[in-house]
Amino acid sequence: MPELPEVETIRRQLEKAILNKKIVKVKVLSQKQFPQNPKLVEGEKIIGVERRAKILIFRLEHRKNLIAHLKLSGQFIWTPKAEKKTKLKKLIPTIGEFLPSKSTRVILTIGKGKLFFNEMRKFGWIKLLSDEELEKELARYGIEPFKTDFSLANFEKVLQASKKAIKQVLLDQEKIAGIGNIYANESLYLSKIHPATPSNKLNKKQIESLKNSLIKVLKLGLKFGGASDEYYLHPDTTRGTYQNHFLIYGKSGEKCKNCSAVIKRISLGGRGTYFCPGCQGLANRK
DNA sequence: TGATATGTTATCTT
DNA sequence: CAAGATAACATATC
Repeated sequence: MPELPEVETIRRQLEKAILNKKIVKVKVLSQKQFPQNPKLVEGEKIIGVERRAKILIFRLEHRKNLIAHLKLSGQFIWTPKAEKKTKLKKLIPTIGEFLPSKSTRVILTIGKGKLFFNEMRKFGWIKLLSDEELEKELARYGIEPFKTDFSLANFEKVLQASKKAIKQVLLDQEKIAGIGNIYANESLYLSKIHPATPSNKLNKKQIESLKNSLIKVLKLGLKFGGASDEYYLHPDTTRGTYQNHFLIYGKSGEKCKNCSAVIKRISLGGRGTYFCPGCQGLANRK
């Protein structure tokens, strides 16, 4: 699932590909994924490629912005040439051999190339917002992990304000932005905190440790170009490799590398949650 | 085939 | 009322 490191990896690659180029044409194949009139962005130059939380922001001229959420299975694939039907160099799992594929929802012709927005499950979207609307939209999101507002004091304040399970708080985008299931599970494991621990019951030491673990796993995710566990791909169709370095996510039934206990899977807030009963056991709950 | 998984949001419940 | 719990969304996989 595209979380902060995955979206940031896409952002970095797309910036190289499309910055300062003009959107020539927009073809909408599924209106749910692009509800507005595509003509409104044709002819606009892309003057910035940014990210906030798990959202990609394409800044356009004339105070307009395209923003995109990849949700569960979104992909942005860039092909430098704008052909009617692009044959890929090799068969790519989740796409096939050609673009557009059956999950392509929007095609943006940008400069001489094409940007394909694929989203198998049709949850993701691209929408056009004015600068004012964008500002309002982004204000809903919580602390950005790599920005200065992710201080120990701010993090502590957020965690102490909720009785919910710490893992659910980490996933709450209005509290902390960009954390998804993978990075929530991995960071709690590193800090030896049980995912069901009430957020406001964490002590100062645990909060500090969790903050450091979050930064650590997000950086690790970035280093490996994100986790291509399922649908996530880079714009050039290569895969991220962070999934090969998971310590806890998806490892139920396997032995913990630290204490050899068997890793368990539970459901928290309807989300798959993995933890080590040894390292993150109830004995560690304060 | 029907249960399950997934991130977010809308809606229901306490 | 607000916080928390749950259903809904679309689709593929098992």
